[in-house]
Amino acid sequence: MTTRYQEIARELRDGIENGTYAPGSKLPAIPELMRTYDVARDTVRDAIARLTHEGLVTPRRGVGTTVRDNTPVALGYRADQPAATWSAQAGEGPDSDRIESAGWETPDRGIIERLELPPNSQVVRRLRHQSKGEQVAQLMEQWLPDMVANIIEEHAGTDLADPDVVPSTDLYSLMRRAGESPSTVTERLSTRMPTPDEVELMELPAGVPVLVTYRVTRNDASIPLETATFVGAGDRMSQSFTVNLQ
Amino acid sequence: MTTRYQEIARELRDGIENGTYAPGSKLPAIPELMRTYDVARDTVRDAIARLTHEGLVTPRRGVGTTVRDNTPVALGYRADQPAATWSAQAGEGPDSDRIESAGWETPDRGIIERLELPPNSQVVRRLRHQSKGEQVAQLMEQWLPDMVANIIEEHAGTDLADPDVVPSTDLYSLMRRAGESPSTVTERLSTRMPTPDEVELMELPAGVPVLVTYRVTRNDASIPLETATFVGAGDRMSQSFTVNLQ
DNA sequence: GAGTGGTCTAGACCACCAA
DNA sequence: TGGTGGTCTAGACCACTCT
Repeated sequence: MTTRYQEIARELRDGIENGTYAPGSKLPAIPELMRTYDVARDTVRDAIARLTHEGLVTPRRGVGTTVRDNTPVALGYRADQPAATWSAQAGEGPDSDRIESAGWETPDRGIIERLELPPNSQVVRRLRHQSKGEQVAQLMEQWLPDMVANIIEEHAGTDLADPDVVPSTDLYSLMRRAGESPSTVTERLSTRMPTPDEVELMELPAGVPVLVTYRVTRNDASIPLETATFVGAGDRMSQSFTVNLQ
Repeated sequence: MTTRYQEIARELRDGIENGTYAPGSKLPAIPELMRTYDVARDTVRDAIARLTHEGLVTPRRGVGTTVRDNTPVALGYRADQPAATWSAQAGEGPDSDRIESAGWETPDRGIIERLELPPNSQVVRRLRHQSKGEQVAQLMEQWLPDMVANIIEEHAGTDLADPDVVPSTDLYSLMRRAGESPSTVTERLSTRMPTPDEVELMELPAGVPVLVTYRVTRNDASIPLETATFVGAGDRMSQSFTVNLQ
């Protein structure tokens, strides 16, 4: 059952996402939305409250409801000494890791930039759901340049674009066997409120944010071999890093 | 101006925090709260909506409003190879780092555990506000065992318990000069909705979660030298880690 | 002053759950 | 079946911002 205010929220959200309401611009005023949708004031306010808690808009008295710009400013962690070690945590992984889909795609600009590929390149995209217990705790979306996917198929015989193929070993080992050894991994962690899709997939209660991780794996020549986006449920996820100082 | 529903939300929140409403138990039903506070139904619902978006309670039709248990399950990152490098990001630090307070304290159990100290130990606690531009982007709370603070004062002449003392160099250099070299740093990152205090301090818009980092620094013998908690505004923060694989 | 969103009311009907 | 929260109305008054 989809209710009136949810419908209004959805239409406004679509308008924000497709650019009808650009960041910095304003939504129509409450009285206007009341006329447009022929509903009472509180119904409109419920819709706007929903968008507000999703982090999309900021209503201000006497001004209007402004569409937010959600580009976070980086504020990196400062290490005193760079040389360090990163250790895997034992017994903390997901207890189920399901490949939801896999195949060839022409990715959007963001992925092209992360992989430093020319426009319209083909890549392998893999979508995974990692669960802890009954619930999905983390969504993983992964992209590999065609060159990398192809040499892995040639040298290791694993077709990563086939969702039914379960790799015999982890991706980094496959890369090494194919002669493209991963050398550095960069991860950037941030947080935000979940999208309605993520709420549904991970069964997120209201008011639970997600932990978002962007990863880029590179070889010796600093050429990207893989990139991935992790979206983890904030109420059942944390990530840890251990660093050895010299 | 504090409104009626904010007042009700505050009283209920206090009840949750002081244990009157334990995790798993239920808040009084809406009709009862209407009688208790002599307000209309929607006023009570506004109060509950607020707690909901703060991640404290989960209302369910036909059941009641349940107090949530907010202990996240760990799901650590799995590295394929442990040995790695962690590089500082250039030009990404805060442009202002103010020591808000500093002094000796008897910390709560959580800090005692993180520092592996006997109960009732004295520690130096330092509170910092790190800003990016006009706004506070991250709160940092730091604790040092008395042993560590004392030897730093002896060997480096820096009294870390004095809020007006600006250290001549970074903490890890001071530790090395005092003969207690930091050897490993472990960080655990998670996310949640901000508390009302954090909303005020960092001027957080509604619907913005915070990125929480727990850090423990240890020496060669794996004895904790320092621990810190970072709370970063989710709309203006991210943290990055770079790892060199062997 | 005109327009914006914020709070609150009194009442209604609905969807869901447990006994 | 009775109690729970979820949605919605029509109207009122208030606080705030802009011009």
